[in-house]
Amino acid sequence: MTFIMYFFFKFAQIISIIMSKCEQCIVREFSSLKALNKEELLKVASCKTSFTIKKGEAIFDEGDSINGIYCIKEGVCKLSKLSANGKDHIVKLIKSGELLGQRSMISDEPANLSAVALEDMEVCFIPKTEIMGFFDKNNQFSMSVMKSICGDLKGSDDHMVAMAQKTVKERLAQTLIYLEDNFGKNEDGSLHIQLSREELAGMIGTATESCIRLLSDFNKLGLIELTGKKITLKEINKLKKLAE
Amino acid sequence: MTFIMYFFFKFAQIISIIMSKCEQCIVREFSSLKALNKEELLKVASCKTSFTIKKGEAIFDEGDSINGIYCIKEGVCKLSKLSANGKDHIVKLIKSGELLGQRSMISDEPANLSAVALEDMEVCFIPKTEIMGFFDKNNQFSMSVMKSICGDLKGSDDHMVAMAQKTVKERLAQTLIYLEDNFGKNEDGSLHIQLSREELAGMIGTATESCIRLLSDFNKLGLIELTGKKITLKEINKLKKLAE
DNA sequence: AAAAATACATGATAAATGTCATTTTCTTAA
DNA sequence: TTAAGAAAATGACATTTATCATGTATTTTT
Repeated sequence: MTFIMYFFFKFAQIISIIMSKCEQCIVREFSSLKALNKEELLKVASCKTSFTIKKGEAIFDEGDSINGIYCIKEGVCKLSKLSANGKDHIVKLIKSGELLGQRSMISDEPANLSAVALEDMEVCFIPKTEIMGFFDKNNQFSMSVMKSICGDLKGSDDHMVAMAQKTVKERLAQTLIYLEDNFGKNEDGSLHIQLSREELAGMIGTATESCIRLLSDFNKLGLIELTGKKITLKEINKLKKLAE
Repeated sequence: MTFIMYFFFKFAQIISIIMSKCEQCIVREFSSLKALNKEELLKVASCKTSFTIKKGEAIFDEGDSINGIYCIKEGVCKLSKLSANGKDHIVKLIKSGELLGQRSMISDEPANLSAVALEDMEVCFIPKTEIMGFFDKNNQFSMSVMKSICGDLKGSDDHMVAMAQKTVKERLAQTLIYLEDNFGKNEDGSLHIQLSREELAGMIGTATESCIRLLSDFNKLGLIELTGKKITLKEINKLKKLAE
């Protein structure tokens, strides 16, 4: 009996995701999709596919051909690239409201980065043909996408300079602040985003052990507090100074 | 008398640059401007301004407001960003045929990077209003600009991972190969682009002394040859292996 | 051409970071 | 619930890289 109930519930859930209307999706307001009019949104709703991604699963991998863009409805994922030395470097984190895959779609190239869920996610996929149509007809949309990519480019250039010129300690401090600013904290004050030490190391571009050691130093200095996997920023101003 | 001749010559030169027609400019074929039709090119020609930049001079500085895009007709410049520690990090080199300032113009933000000539240059400036008009009417042009920025973004992400994950030695080897591949060599086989050791260090993100030391090592290993300021790559395959 | 300034080079040393080994703690699956 | 596995933490040490000092070569200015 509970078995049947379970399937009924699951089925209803899936249907509700598939049927969800883009015009009513709050998340749309946060991306270039806000430039689409009602009619266009109806078109999107009718051709999009929606799905859930579990923590740890990939939305796409480096090298995959992506024939459209993903709109993140819920959850956070990492965009990473495997480097020659076998380490996974996290280039960026993406949260709900943001789009994924524009670069690859526009360049008509395989994905340059992998996208892997850091939490359970809800994601919609909009096929390329649809988007290309909007590029043709809706100039505001094109401009918005362009601006968003330009923002990514600026972010990437800045990030690159930070990687090249800052010490590991500075980068760690900077990253911790970035995580709190952009992904918030839990009720207990700890960072909402849960990254493993290895992932955090992959974000600041250092060895896992170095990352752990520095976290430990920050902890001893009272800048942060470590409780199991959880990290709580205690002295934000001092961290900011450390990050320069 | 030679005085008068000089001014006459200089004047003729300036006029020739100002009057030059974009439709006949070979360089246009290498950028998004190739997507413009004859009529549009005539419009560009009539509103553009042309000028020369001497080696070491800036086209624009980090923080400047740029109200248009620059088309590089001749010469190479560096795009760099001042980091917190006071070092100038070279993000990218730009050569003739490429455009400059799109990011800033599209985002409607001050320049994120400084552009400084590495050689004497000839540059044309096309005002924003004109470009925005093309965005509205010529979809191929918009797409081309978008693709070019997407290419920059990919390059920047890749560069960032290299900065974060590779050693200084690997980065130096990689950069030397990049310089030869993209900017060619002189008749004597030495790299055409002349960077000071400080600039090269700023490109790979290291201290000038470290850069000099590694060049010296490469020299002793026979991978390169140093003749005064000139650098000649001798063992490209070994360098490629070093770069991983 | 000489003097001054700048760029290049190198040694000595310190500091930062990576690697390997080991222990401890936490998580997961049987 | 326990055993096995994974993640985190720490120590010892090697390697890389930065910094400071100083000398040499090269360019620029006078």
